[in-house]
Amino acid sequence: MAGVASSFQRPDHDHVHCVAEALSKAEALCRARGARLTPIRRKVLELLWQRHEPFGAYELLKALDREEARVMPPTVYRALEFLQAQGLVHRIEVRNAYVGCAQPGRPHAGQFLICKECGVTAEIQSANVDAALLDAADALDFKVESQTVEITGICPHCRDEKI
Amino acid sequence: MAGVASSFQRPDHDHVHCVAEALSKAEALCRARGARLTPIRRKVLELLWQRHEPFGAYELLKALDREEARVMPPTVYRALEFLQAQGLVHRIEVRNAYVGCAQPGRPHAGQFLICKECGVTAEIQSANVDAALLDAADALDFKVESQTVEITGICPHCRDEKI
DNA sequence: TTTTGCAATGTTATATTATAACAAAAGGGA
DNA sequence: TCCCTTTTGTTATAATATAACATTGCAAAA
Repeated sequence: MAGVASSFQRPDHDHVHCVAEALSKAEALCRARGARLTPIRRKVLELLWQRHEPFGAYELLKALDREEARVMPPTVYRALEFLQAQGLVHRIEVRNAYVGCAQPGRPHAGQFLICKECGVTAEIQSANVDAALLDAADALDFKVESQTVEITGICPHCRDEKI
Repeated sequence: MAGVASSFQRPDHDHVHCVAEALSKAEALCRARGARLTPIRRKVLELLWQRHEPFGAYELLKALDREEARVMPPTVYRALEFLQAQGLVHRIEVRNAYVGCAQPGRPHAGQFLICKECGVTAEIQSANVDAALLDAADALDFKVESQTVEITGICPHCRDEKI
């Protein structure tokens, strides 16, 4: 085992801190890159961080509507596109939904553990998984460009609850 | 490296044989299980096998229209649902599309190498990838139920062409 | 300071993917 | 044959995503 960088937070963790830290990291990164974290983009990122469960695009849309002027789909999709390009957000393919990136800064394809009970999604980065994938691809002479690794199951908290 | 069970076929491989074998395996499996491989289901499976690139549901719909009476979306989605339940077809999440399963018979979540140039998709089953994923999940006390592993990149044939 | 150009957002419309709900038909065993 | 269950047909609509073009606004060049 190597390189697990995020984990399932306890339900009572300091979530305000999560959000604040994610936003300040994002601001720093964008500033450093000359990328513009505009109000809409910032708001979308903030919403995504308000829970550890992926948000669908239209769910974000509704949430934005409640807070701001009426927002149309392209606005949300553009914000998501920007945030993904900056490595601040990942798309969860099996859910058609989006989560804040737990380790922004360096480009990476996330690996995700998704709880089918509560929806909470943990981003991991296992060097072993990476290595195994590269090996397998290599064996077929396949040149890897990006990976989608999404594991569905039961998170520790939901399992505890079921006992 | 262990357990790679499919690979990128040469463009000139005996494709008729691919299709015939997949269909006869499917028939045998369904017969053994008392599952009904009806004409529509069989046709969908056959279409999927007619190439090694995933088919979108509406693409299947068009293909069916050309051959049979007019077919509606639920018909295709039901056939796909059945075929997936029987382990004869996999869904490729990053494409919203479907491919025939290279190793039907035992239940498994496929691992896929998807060529971004030609779309050809190879199903693999790397024991190392499985083990690494289980390890990583275990470390977070996460109980795995299913996996989605989709690697995008360049297949050997497309890479050769580019030289 | 004004201009200009590009990046971001607004707006309308529509494409693409997927499912709900109910009706009809077809197959298979009592 | 009858009945029950599975499968398919049909209509409508939900959910996700993007195209295309107009407008705004920021920021650097002139």
